[in-house]
Amino acid sequence: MVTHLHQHDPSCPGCATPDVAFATHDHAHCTTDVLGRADALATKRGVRLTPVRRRVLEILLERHQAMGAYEVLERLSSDGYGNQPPVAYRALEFLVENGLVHRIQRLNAYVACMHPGEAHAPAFLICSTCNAVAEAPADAARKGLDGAAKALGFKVERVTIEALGLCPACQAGPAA
Amino acid sequence: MVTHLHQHDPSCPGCATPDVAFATHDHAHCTTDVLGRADALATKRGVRLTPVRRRVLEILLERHQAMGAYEVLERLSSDGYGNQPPVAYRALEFLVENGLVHRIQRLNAYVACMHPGEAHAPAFLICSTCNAVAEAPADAARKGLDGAAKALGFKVERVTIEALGLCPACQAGPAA
DNA sequence: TGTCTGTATGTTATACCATTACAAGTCAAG
DNA sequence: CTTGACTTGTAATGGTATAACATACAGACA
Repeated sequence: MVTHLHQHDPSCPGCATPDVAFATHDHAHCTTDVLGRADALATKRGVRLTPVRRRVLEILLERHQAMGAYEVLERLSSDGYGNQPPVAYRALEFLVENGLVHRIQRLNAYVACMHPGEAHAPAFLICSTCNAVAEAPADAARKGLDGAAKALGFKVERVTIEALGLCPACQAGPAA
Repeated sequence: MVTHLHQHDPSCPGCATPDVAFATHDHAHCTTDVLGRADALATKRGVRLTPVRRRVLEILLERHQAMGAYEVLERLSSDGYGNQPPVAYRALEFLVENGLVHRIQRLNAYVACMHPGEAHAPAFLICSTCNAVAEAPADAARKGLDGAAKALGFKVERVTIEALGLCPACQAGPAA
């Protein structure tokens, strides 16, 4: 069993909790669960999770880290898919639009969403040592921002909240 | 007098208030004030606000909008400075490090800080119509994020909070 | 004053990130 | 079996950022 970083929620030994990335967990379960939910979502919405798209999601699911589009592309082309940037960018765009992947602005990179289907607009916690990315609930932060924006008469449409710092493991002892 | 976007604070007809970008104001005052404070800051810290660096700050101060590095570079080179990317990037890096310029992740672009010297870690409000960028107090939002991060054992070092939306003027009637 | 040293700038080349435009294939509805 | 919408392949290009190295300049100090 591949153990990765995961959390304390007793009901889920693998996934579906806010901080999957930062605690040891059954990563295989984690992956198949998300993939299954992605299939279900696509069917429900009448969009097609085609082989390329599904493969990109799988690739991103291998690690709780953000990957650049070209890194994804390399993997794709070694799997026999096209090797031009649009192949990767189109799949990523589809996945982002459908809430299956998040884009990390700070890194110009992409990470699989751990809670597809659940309406959410998370904040991202990016470990500057091991590069793990976790999703954190951002309701409180958003609320604070909304207040400030309202005071200035600004109408918020989309928000990006990203924190750079150290994950629990790397605080203890920086990863190799 | 160049009037731009500015705000309601009665004590300052030009600058030094959180939402300078979104209200009509005496922009010349705004510029010279920040530039003066930048000089003072550099002296105080023993760093050099050299001609290139100062010029980059001036260029960014011309508008309350984010500018790309290459746009800055063009202006620089037409002023007789070097015309290779590192010239612009180095100056921008210096200004960012010294809190005189902020980088807007979402736009891969840079904007002059309106409150240099004041310790602050603002959120940015980016108008998707007119591209104006305002700094908003982010204390509340940060507090919310800190809570979420703490719950996951994540140690926050730097935070990016950026909102895309509509500034007051563009809500009324989209700019030309 | 002259030399040394650290910092800043100039310049070349290249890496990395992303999109436009168009051609060709796939699939399901009619 | 053809149409039309969508998806993928491919070439070319545009936009953002940095590495590496050479040169110039400013201040410390003999």
